[in-house]
Amino acid sequence: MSVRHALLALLSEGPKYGLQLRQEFESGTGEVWPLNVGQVYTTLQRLERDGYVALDDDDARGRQAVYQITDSGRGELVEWLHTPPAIDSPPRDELVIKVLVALRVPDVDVHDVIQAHRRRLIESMQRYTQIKANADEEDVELSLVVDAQIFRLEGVVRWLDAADVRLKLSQQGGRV
Amino acid sequence: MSVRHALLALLSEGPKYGLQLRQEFESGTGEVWPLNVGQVYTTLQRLERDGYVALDDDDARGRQAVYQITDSGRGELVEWLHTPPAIDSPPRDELVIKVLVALRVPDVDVHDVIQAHRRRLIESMQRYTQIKANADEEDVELSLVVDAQIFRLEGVVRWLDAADVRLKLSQQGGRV
DNA sequence: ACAGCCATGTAACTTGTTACATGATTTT
DNA sequence: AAAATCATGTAACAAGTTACATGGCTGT
Repeated sequence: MSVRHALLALLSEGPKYGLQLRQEFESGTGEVWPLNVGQVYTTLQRLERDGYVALDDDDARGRQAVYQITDSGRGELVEWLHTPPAIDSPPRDELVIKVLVALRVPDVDVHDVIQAHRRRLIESMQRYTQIKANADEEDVELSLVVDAQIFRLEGVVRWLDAADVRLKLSQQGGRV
Repeated sequence: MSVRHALLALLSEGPKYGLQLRQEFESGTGEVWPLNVGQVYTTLQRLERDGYVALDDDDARGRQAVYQITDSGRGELVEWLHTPPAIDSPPRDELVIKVLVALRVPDVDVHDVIQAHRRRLIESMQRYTQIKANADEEDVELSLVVDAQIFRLEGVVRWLDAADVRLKLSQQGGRV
């Protein structure tokens, strides 16, 4: 539901066409969240199907298919902005499931799995720190996106460490 | 890709049938990540299509359709366990996109959006803390899952706070 | 003329998701 | 016999994703 609404938001600024939407979406976030052009067009079709955008023949120039947001689309956008992302049933976290699975599969050492992932996470954090260092400081969007990744990964690392400790304790203490 | 592999992992312990898989998946994680039964069956079909599991007629009793993991499935499972979750292109974070969108949409106050989401996040964290308090301390799976949520939400709150500060600064400083 | 980019579009696929249908067994 | 539960399954959809096809325009 993110790409849909992001495109909707861009269209709320005025009529735009496909490649332009892709370019504007990626400006700022492109290094972190690239967007396949094809997806812009499929998403636009679906937004049109749902009545949130419409083709704008007046502003069309040449081969550009220009879309504009509808009133319904504006309503949807505002509602989405104020709706908190799925609190009730959070998305299943793949890494968490991996650790739980590793706990159950006998051939696998949970500690190894945790440490392997931890190393990857640290590397990943360093890469984002690099991106931040190389970036224009006034590019607010990019720094927000990069910060989000860093904070997120930090949380994951903390969880991994806590999980590792807890699992060591329960392995020692559980069998005594 | 999480449900698929979780079911595969459960089947790696021995032949099992649909409802049993659902029940075992939800034991521990059920309060946080409920799993619709229907999804178990669709996922099993897809796993069978891909050759990772097969119907086990020997162990079938009555109406139970018992599945067993194949060698190919075991291979897939081990590989998945050691593959770090998508480092190169992290999933688009809906909340981050919301804040970026709020920045661009003129009618909306970013600060309001941020604070509204912050409040929800804090509530959500308290709910998880409650679940943890009420839970059996020895239920390792549940406490891991709940901890993961808490650490994750903590990271999000920290990011929101950092974003709020940065946006205030750039609003003040940017126009001077 | 040809290479390369701009621009749109589509077909095919993935996982996740749920509402619903169906029938067997057990309980009351 | 009716109600509840166990158990399987299916149809239909969403969003995301990508590889590929097509054609127009531009510069050499």
